[in-house]
Amino acid sequence: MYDALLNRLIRRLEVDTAPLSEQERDAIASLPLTIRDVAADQDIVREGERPSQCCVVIEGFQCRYKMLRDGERQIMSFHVPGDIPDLQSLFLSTMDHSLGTITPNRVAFIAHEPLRKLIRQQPGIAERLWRETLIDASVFREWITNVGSRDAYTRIAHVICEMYVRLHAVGLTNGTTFQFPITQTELADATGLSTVHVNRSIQQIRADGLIVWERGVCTIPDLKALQDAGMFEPSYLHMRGNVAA
Amino acid sequence: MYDALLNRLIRRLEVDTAPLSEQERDAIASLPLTIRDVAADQDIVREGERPSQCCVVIEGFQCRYKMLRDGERQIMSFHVPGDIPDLQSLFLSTMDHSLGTITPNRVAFIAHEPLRKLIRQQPGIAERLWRETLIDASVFREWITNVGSRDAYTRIAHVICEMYVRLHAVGLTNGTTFQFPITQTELADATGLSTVHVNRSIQQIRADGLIVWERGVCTIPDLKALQDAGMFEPSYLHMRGNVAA
DNA sequence: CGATCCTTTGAGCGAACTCAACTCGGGTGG
DNA sequence: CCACCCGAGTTGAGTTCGCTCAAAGGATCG
Repeated sequence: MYDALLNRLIRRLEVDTAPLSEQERDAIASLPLTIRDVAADQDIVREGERPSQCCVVIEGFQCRYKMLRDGERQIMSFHVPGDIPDLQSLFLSTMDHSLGTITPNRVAFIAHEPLRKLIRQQPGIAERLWRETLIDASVFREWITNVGSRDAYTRIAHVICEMYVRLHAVGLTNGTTFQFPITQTELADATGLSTVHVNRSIQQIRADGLIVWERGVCTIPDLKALQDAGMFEPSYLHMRGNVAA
Repeated sequence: MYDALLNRLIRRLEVDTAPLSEQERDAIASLPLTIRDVAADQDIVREGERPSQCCVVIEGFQCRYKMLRDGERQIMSFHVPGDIPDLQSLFLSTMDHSLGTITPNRVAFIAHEPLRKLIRQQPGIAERLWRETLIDASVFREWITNVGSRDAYTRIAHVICEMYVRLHAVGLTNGTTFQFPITQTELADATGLSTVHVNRSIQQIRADGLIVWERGVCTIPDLKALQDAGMFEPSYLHMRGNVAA
């Protein structure tokens, strides 16, 4: 199995818990994978489908979303390398939302069959994967709070903080600078705001010196200040010991 | 083990999957339980705590919520009999939110220790419990959509539809009438609206003949109409075959 | 039969929305 | 290689949905 991916997966599954045993690592390493490149703005899996595989992000950004009757799109999460965004399909056979790429992606597919076998044989891995889905759920809860209780400015600052911390955790930051190839329209769909209002709010955040964000690259001059502005507390990410200072 | 509770739990774990084996049922039945009555408006477990047990709702309503710095409360889900609202604490040691009662409750506590042992011995049960937490996550996603993309009227109608369907699934409806002991303030905290606006929206929904809701009892004269008004599609509840018509 | 919580109503205000147009940068095809 | 085109970002102006503040009715419960 693809080495960098394997290491990233193992590192991820060990966050805030005991290290995996040799046997467990081997079991993961021997999972059959299909690596594939996917262009930007493509669906990996769509609402209503019954996928027979899970997807691990190797490179690129993805998002989960639902399309509403009125044509509106609600993005419910962004996904970055190391994430397994449709792990829930292992036990919820029909997708209740879609998963799509934002940028060009490299992804690894793992078929449900061998994965089910793996978790039966290695309950320790099952529990860590379960834990991953529980962290997903925790992030969803935080997003409910975000769209339900915070104003536009705070809401956007919060999402940026989250993305920074998650990217940092997988080594995709350089100081407080990181690739952030999300359009303002996507950010609007994620925060439940109009693009116009997102634009004006971002300008305000920029004017306050909290971010520099141009052409898909974002820098946070003062992380503490941005976290305050976004009412951001990383505990909901359950990355203890692995959170950016 | 408390018979009614046991049957409810078993029925719940069998929704949309194969029946449990005799052995699995016995394993569940032999779990040590502590039954307790809890008054209304009490916390079962608080953000920041590290619980050593899970809670099964036997009677009453609960909600998960977060308190924000500014004193605002965001409710992220309601819970009804049969739910295990803090199951995630089995693998996420620190609570990222609080769980409290809305009405007086009867609850059963199951200590983490025997539960962990059970799921190691009975992977089939582990997977069904995992599935429960995945459905939770699905509901959270729907709530992100609800607060992010729908106007007040639709949002409230949607929550009422969800509660109806979930209560129906556990046999707590009588036709389309059900106990719905949520205050408008709680509904406001759940939908990210002000109580005043919730009140006016409810009056509108009432005036449109979609609900009759007085003194904690709600009737839905025309379920289809309310579902349309709330843009409600029950698929996200993953109750196939068990959904109210 | 108060006390208290919940619901309801009125009035003014403001955050976020819609619609519309303009700019800018990068890609592409003639 | 340049002109065009298209998507993303930006700006302006007017509108609206939902908010705040305040106070008055109901219901429920010691």
